[in-house]
Amino acid sequence: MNSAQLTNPETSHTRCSLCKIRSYSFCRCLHDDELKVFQEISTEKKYENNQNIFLQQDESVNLFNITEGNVKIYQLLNDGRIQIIGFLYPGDFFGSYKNGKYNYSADAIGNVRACVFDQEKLDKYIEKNMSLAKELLHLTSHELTLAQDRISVLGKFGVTERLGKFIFNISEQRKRIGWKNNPISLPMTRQDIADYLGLTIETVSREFSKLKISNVIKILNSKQIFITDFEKLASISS
Amino acid sequence: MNSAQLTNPETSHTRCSLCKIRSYSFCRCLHDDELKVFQEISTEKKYENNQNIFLQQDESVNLFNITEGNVKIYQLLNDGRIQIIGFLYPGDFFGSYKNGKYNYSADAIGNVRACVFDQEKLDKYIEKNMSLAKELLHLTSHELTLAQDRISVLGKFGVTERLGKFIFNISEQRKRIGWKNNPISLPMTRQDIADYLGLTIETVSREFSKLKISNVIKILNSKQIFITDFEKLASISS
DNA sequence: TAAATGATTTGATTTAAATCAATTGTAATT
DNA sequence: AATTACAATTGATTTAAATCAAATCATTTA
Repeated sequence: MNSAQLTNPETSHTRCSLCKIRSYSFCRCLHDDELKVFQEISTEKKYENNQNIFLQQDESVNLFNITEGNVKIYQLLNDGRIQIIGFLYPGDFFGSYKNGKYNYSADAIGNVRACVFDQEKLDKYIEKNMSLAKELLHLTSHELTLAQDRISVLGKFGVTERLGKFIFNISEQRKRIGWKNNPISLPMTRQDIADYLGLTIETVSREFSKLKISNVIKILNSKQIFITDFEKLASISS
Repeated sequence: MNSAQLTNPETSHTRCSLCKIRSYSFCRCLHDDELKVFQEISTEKKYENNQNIFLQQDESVNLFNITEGNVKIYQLLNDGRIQIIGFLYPGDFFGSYKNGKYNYSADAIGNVRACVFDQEKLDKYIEKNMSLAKELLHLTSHELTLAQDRISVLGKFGVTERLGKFIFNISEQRKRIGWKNNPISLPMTRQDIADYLGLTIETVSREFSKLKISNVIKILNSKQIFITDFEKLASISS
């Protein structure tokens, strides 16, 4: 379950120019004439459901950009507790931009495709391309604000607010990448949601039921929910 | 309490070259011959205890680098709850590297001096200095890993682990900037510590007492603690 | 020095969420 | 279709931390 496949090299010379999520990715700052050189420094890899992409203790040699599917990044505490740091979607960039180890592990949720960059090669490319360097700075800076917002959620929010904000945020994220934002699919399991929100699976399940009973959402099936009352959802989410 | 004073302009032409914390700051990547131009794009300001530096809802026009003292950055939820995102120390950089609003408010803890940059000017300077751009990218990337670690603390740690790790981290931070790491001063109040760790002041106080009783620390006074057993402290901190 | 104010600690009680336990639902396999 | 395995829900009980309450300690002011 651990060897990723390379996609057909024949098609790869136009990979970047045909890429559907480029306008949501860090590489959107590149001009069309820069793409040919740029796409040489990455290869697209495929991962299947639950396949590990890297472990926290691995040497951080690669950086990734999701072109298809979902990824969870998580930290494993020494006694087996898991904290999911984030769920990542098409257009999201991950890995660590430093030497040494990664700061988290990453697994595919469902089928995933990602552009894989060698850190050193990307670093050399950036050296010659200030707009890409700036784009990465802004991107990382933005991710930092998201992480800081999550600190407030985990430090101060109650369970109802946590799940409310989680659903609300996913809906917003779907809009942002141009997908329909209602109903929304939840590709991750209830356990994943619990490990993301710092809760237990039972508590998450009970909160879903409460949202259903109070007519904020409809649960079409466990991975597909319809938001009936956006306003109420927003107010619940603090 | 809201107007910061400028320091004497006569002395400012050598400010950067005399700066004692430059080797711990993002500006360490600049060569001596670049400093003269660089220091033109910032001014040093002073703040006193509890003085606000900026509010979350302010337009984010400035970026800051602490040269002396401590700063807390925090988010205020609509119902008055506070989450302290971080305590910052000499050499630390803050503000938000984007247009729009800040992502948090910032207050001085005790007397503070900070270099204040205009975002646009700094941005223009970076444009011509790739090493500074890269330094900022690495810095922001590192801050992101710290924020991610804090997500795990707030999502999965119990109270004993939280306070243990807090004390341990401060001790490490003091070593890093070349100060004595034992005993350590805690410039913030118990309430601040509680708001940082996602706990109440009573719980924090009780945990301090427990650490004292189990001979891990000695409380010299409420803001000065001596670590008696580093090994135990490290093991408590997970 | 005494009074007053604010910060911190300690104790008693409550509560939100975890844990323990069982059931129901759903998808895969034979 | 029956069996198995896994995911999700619901209920009963426990518990860790919050809340409520009071006492102690430290610092400033009169």
